[in-house]
Amino acid sequence: MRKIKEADKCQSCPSRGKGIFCELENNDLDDLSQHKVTNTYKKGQTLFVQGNHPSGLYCINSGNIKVTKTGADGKETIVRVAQGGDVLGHRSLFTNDFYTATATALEDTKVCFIDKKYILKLIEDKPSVSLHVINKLSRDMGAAENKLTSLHQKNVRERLAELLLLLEQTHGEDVEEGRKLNIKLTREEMATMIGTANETLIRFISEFKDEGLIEQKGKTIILTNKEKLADWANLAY
Amino acid sequence: MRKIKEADKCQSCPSRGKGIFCELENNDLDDLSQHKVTNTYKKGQTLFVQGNHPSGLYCINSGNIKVTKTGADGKETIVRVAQGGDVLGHRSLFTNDFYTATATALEDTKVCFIDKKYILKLIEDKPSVSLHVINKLSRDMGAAENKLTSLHQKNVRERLAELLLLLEQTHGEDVEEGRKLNIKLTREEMATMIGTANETLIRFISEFKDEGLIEQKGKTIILTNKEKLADWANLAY
DNA sequence: TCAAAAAACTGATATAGAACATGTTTCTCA
DNA sequence: TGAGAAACATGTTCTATATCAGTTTTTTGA
Repeated sequence: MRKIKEADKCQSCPSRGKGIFCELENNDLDDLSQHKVTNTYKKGQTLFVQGNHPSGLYCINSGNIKVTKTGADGKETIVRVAQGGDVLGHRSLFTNDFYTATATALEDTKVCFIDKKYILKLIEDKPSVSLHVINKLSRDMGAAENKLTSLHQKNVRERLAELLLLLEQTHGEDVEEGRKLNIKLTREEMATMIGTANETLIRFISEFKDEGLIEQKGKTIILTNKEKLADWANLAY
Repeated sequence: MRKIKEADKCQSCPSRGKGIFCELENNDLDDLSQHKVTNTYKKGQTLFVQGNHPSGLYCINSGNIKVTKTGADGKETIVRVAQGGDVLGHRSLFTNDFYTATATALEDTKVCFIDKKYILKLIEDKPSVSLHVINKLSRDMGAAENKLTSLHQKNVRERLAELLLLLEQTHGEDVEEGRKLNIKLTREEMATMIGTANETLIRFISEFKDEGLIEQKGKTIILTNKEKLADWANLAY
């Protein structure tokens, strides 16, 4: 039996409660710990690249990771941002396709890699795991369809307001002035999340700033008026 | 034991091999047949509406169904088209949310409705079913992310070429002139599938017609030059 | 710690495609 | 089967936003 560092055991994972393995018992987690390797990625490093062949599942311990798709002309689109507790590479695993996207660390990140065979067996044996995978996929699918609809029906200003509110939900943090977005994204990256040019995005960020809806501390954004922002986002429900 | 018409039994379903229940044994299918009701929907009728509370799973026997999302301003977007063998309403079932989209029959359709409790039990008990659900969700998710990327990175002409090729894959049929798209969609509906105005869509359809890439027989479209269309679609891989 | 590179920002210009208007063809059902 | 309604088609105008070009600020690593 392989010796695992205490800190690398699933039981010690800071994101344990949020992940797809949250309902597993201690001995199952011990077994899982035996079948994974823990890696750290520095900001900018890629976990996997579009077109590669998948060989297992990535489970994020801590840190944010962007998932991007590159088009024929080399243009990048961020399709989602994964955080602690999220899994990556599951889709290609189950469809047996090559990776359809690239995963890149937005900051220093700790990620566990679980062998393909083992994870497939786990899903067959543990209904709780497969239900959590289904749940996770369902939510991601919902988010993707929402983005699709936004991209089609809303203008850039509305989409930016929506993005800020979404980031607040997943990465928001209370500070004096309001809610701080605790995620490191360049303006360029934010632009590719809502399908616009970075110059356009910057212009609307300035507008929101002028109108007192947000504040900037360096590059990080603080939402100072969520209600008004929600108005502008023109949310359906 | 309820008496089920032979034609309504799962074993007689024309889409049986394609669905998530394809690996179930005969006695399991008999049991499943007991827990479902078969309905027919006329063109234009809705199976469920955005905002409603889900109570079970829809499994399409035959016919095409559009899944639309309506924005705050009432604008419609078709997020996907489901056909025989596909399931609908699964997402909201597993996330316990209200329906986030509306399902409307594009033509006369036969659909089975399976009770929520029963389907959840089935997924826990039969790994093959849950694996197929995961697989289905993974594919849908991939398709959604592709659409997202297209909408961001491609112009209308490219997106239209891509749409025609996608419809050919799912609804194509050999005819003398080439590949006929065997699905009834108005130009308006096609436009909302690629996020454009119907006037714009019609213009590019005319262009493709003038350039000899497609032909029209009434409203149905026939692809006469798939290769050139694929060139124009500017596909990544 | 400072020079080079990257990112952020601002302004000017160009354009894809939305929106509007209007005519024509094709359904549909009374 | 024929009148009204949808859907289709095309020409014209207008605008949101991409693109280009340049300046300032921040970050990085030698």
